[in-house]
Amino acid sequence: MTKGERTRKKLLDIAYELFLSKGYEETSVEDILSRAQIAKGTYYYYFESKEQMLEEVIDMMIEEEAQTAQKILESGMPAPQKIIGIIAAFHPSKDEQPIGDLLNRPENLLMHKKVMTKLMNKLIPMLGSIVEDGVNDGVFRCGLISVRVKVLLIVASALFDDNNQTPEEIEVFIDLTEKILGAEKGTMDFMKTLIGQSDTNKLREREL
Amino acid sequence: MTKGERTRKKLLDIAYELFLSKGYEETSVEDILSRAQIAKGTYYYYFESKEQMLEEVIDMMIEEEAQTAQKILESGMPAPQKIIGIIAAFHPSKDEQPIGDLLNRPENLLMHKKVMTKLMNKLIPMLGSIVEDGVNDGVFRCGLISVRVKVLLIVASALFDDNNQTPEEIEVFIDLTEKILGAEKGTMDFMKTLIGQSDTNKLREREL
DNA sequence: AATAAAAAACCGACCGACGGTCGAGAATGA
DNA sequence: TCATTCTCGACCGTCGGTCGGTTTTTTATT
Repeated sequence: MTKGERTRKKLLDIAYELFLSKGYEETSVEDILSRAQIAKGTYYYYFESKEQMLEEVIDMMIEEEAQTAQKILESGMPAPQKIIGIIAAFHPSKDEQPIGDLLNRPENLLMHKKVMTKLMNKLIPMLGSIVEDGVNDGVFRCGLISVRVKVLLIVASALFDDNNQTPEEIEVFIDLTEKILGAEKGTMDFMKTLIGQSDTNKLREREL
Repeated sequence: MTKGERTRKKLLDIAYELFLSKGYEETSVEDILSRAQIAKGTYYYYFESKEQMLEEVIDMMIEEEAQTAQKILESGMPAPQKIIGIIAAFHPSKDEQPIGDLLNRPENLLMHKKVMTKLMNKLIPMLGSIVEDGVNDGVFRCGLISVRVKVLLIVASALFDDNNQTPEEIEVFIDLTEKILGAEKGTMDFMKTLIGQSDTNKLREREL
């Protein structure tokens, strides 16, 4: 690892932490510089712009969720459980402090959107293959899978990423999931006991 | 109308036009000032901040859509047609130049979100009462109406507000709408012929 | 190993744009 | 006349980004 690579990494790590704790807009380039004890020119030697740096930081953020999803994908769970597991992973959380709150603060719109878009692009194919398996197994019955999966993720993110789900929302989401995938009524009922808990990590541990 | 009220209105009108044509972030306060031939101090005499002004401009933007929706609400159409009509109104368009494109430009995230939130808050109760009527008429069969309506709008906005719907997306949306509202299969098929046309105004005219 | 040249890494003063402030003056109406 | 309403524009702090130049490291050459 060359000197430059180390410096670059250091800047990314600092930005990662600051973006998570203060948000993207509220973190100035100066903030990053002063923590890194580095001059502005150096920063712009490594990054085109603050926004380009954000892209890289988001890739770091998403990696964790993508790995969780990948493990679920490779696990031996039934398709419905896999789907819910991945949807739970769709809400990025950092340690015990969920970044969901941060992401939903109005000043973090850009970051929020970029995270969601990138995460969706990673998760859609995974969910797609799970649903395909489910169709082959007879658990689901539907076509146009990628669109359906996209709809599921859209609704999940809109309903759940404020961490403030009402029981009604959960019930409708269960109903929606079953119907849009063509599953038997009740197939997804187990979701009730899993969603809406304060610590999503508990969910993951239990399922993996 | 006092002098002050006129000045204020003038500023709002100019901002309205600029926000629509250039977007919110790309419109500087200076831009508004120079068009209005007014000094900065005057601007801030009438508005707390640029963002507060945006709120008022968005209210102006939404009024048109809300009126369209209101007319649909009061029309004698069957519930399914009303619903689709309102969902079409959910995508704000200005004359022939749809602002959907503008709203979706990444730099207009804030404006986009504010428009969507405000519009949803107006449309959800309207759609809710329509669905209620539909339930009473036996066209729909479902509970938890407000959540379901919210889900519909979320999906509609995510799928359609880029004005780039694929036939697959439309088909899934129809399926979703029927199922989430508990309608007979085929109830919403007429949507196919209506959505995805370049000019949404045509749709409105035909339906009203 | 010594040296020269080239490449990589680093520096910080400076820039322009932006949203917003403020004290003072002009217009208006009682 | 006095007070309220309205208008003005110079000024401010912050921010992302630039640029010319210096230091450090690597590479090539003798």
